[in-house]
Amino acid sequence: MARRIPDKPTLDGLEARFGSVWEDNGVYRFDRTASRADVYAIDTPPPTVSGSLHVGHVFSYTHTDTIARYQRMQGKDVFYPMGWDDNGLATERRVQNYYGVTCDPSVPFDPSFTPVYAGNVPKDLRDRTPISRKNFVELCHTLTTEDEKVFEALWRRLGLSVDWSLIYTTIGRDAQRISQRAFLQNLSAGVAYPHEAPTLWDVDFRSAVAQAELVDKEVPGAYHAVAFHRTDGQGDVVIETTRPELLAACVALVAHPDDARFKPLFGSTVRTPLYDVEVPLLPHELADPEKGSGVAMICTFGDLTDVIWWRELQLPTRAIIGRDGCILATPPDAVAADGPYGAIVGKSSKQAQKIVVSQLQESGEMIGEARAITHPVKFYEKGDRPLEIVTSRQWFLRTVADRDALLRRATEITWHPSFMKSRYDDWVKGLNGDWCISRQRFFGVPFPVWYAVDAQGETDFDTVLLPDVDTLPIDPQSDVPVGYTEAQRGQPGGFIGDPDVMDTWATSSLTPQIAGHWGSGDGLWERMYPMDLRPQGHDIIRTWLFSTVVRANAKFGVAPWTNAAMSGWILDPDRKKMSKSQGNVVVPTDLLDDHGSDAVRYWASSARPGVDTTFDPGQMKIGRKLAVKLLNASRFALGFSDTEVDAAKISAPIDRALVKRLDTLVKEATLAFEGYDYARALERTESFFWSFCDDYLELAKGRAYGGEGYPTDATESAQATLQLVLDVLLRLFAPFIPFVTDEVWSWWRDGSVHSQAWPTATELTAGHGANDLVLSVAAETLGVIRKSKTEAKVSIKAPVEKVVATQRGERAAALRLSASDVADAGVVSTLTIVDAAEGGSETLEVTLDAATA
RNA sequence: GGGCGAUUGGCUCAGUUGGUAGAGCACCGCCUUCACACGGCGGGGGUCACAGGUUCGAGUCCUGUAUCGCCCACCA
Repeated sequence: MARRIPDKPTLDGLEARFGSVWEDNGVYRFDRTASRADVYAIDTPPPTVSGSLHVGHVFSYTHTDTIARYQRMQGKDVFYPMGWDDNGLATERRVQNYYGVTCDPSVPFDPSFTPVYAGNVPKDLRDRTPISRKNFVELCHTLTTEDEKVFEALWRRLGLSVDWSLIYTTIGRDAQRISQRAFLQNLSAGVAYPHEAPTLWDVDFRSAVAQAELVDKEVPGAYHAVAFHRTDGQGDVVIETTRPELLAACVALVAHPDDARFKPLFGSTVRTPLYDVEVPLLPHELADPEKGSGVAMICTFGDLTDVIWWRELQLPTRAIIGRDGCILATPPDAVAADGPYGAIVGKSSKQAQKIVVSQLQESGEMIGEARAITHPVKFYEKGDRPLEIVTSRQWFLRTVADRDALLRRATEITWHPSFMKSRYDDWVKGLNGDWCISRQRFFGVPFPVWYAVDAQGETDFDTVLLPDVDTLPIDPQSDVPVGYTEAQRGQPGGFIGDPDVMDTWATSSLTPQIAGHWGSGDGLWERMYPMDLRPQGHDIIRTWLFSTVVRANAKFGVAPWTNAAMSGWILDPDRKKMSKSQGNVVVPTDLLDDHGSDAVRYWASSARPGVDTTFDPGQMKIGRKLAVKLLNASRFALGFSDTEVDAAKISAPIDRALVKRLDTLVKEATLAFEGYDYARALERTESFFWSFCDDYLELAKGRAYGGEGYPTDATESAQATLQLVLDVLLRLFAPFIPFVTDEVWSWWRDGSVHSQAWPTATELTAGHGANDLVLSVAAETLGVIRKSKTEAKVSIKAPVEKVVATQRGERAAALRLSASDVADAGVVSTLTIVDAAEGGSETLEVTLDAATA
């Protein structure tokens, strides 16, 4: 094709232009007819649309995109979808704040409801308007749809090579159907089961939470020394507790089996202070003789250790905390309703603690004052108050019993970087309960389950009514089980729907199934599963990665992917993780405005896989510089001839030496990419490119122009080399800086650079057997000449009268092969090359022209 | 308490089987150069956290220590 090389190449407008060119030409379209062997499938992390995209997203998604582009150029049909995680609590909270509403399932649906506010809710608006569940869910859909448009625009601008026709959402019908289908299969396989058990519970959200969602927070507390009375009348046993308000829930005391102080007392009983309930003193290895007084009280339930003790020592249950976090109106059987308990009924834990402490002080059963401490307490990661443990009926997925298989799955995955595997292993080895997947929330995937209601109007949880798979997704709150009518809902002899929704990870753990249309019969699934790559942050190994492996193991008995690549975090210059709460967030669109997409991608691509990286605008400036340099160098390399020059014409020794180096570069970059080390591939390519510009271009310039004294074949050799090298370099750079490379490609080639084949050795045979020294000696010699001029404070173009190069054997020979290029580039009148004596020193004497020196 | 990383010039980082320390930024000097002033050329600057060990030779391998970060456990 005829070349169209701009006089003043520019980066301006490339993002918008190529964004639509790529879309219109379907450059990144997935070919659904490809066989599995030809497919490279990526399990893209669906970003949470209730938040905003930040620099960390730009960073890690760029990493994945470089891999996708490399694989595509290697001839793979790349399955690269995008998903939006719009399911779950995060969205509910955003909707509440954005519209100033709250979901109240008792409010009837209002078909004409329109929200008063939209993102402009007054700060002092305390009372959120209660609306029906259906209205609330509609608002969730409305807002996420808007948010998703913004996200897609940013990704397109960043140049992610995703196939946008493969979009999915985690609240969409497909995701619901697949979540429910997977659940029903897990249920029939015995992997999913309902269980009434002590469960971690957030009292504000009034929902169960999973082990993976826990965070520790340091909070102030206090040790209270409390006296229990021995039933043998031999005095008291003093325990120390941070939660005296749970005294009424006490079911035993416990000490270490080897603790001499308490050994004689094991098996005896004591009476609780205030409530006078008889409880045993028992041995258990988890009790720590060093802690407090060495003896602890077991309550149902103060913490997870209590649950272990309760289970292993087979203790009774005396629950006193309700789902709202307040003390239950009815005390446990052993505790008198009309005693001290009455004073704490309906109080929060905090309020109850104050009351109990003053009661204990009054009764004289508290020893001394409370001793203030700070200690770590478990919170739901999104919660504001400490978790309680309450007994409730929840759905679980089996994990603990599958521990060995889950560990084996991890060995089937190649981890990048490899040490990240130990985080997964540690987590799996430390599992202490099955995965609780039910949540008492609204905007999520409902459990596709109804229960029969017996003749007395009581729910019969043992009679589970399930839908037909073909009818999924269903909502048990509005859909009716087969054989019943809506009128029977909640009626004696009728049915009732399971009120819970699934944990967001119960859906996210199925991203391969959702993206791959599992169970749809459209043939996609068989072409992409198990997938090739899961890219994600290392902070969600215990959640997303783990849960995805659980689902794959349960249903398919395989690892869901062959590779897992962990990206690091972005740190601000003070080495803190960048986050909204730190107030140090940089808005990605500003970044792209300021530096351009290629420059930002360059910064991201420069970071080693899995390494936390400092946010560094300076690195983006370098990326910008690289892109501009590529434009100008390309303009130069393509400017000599309007026609394609045959690579077979590459004959000059220095040209062949350059091609040989390029061959080495291609091998290194390919090897690096095969090991998922995009950063190394970029670094090597970039390093080659700069020396190509600084040395080779200068050396070959005169010859390429076809100046006097150059034979035609020498000039053609230079022109052919420039074109070949540019052709290969554009392809090597394409995964990193897709806009500028495609711009240059469009000047002289048809199609997109992103549809081209990754370079191989077979294109670079001109370099075979070339003498590397020719290029390196020439560059060194030119360097010495330049230095002489710099020291003489003259222009780089100043003429040189003569250069006498005394070099040893091979180097002298190499220099002779590039003498005219060196003389031309250095503006040297006479270049004399002398063979140094055996063992003699090598010198370079530069004599500047008398007129300039 | 257990595990995993990191520690290299002022800053941000490379350094793949052990072979005389590298880049960019910043700094200094020079050059309006016919691809590029969003430029080019050149220069100064590091006892590779510390202490031992293996080796002819260690930034690189081994042991230990310190500091920083992350994950997990503990939570009376």
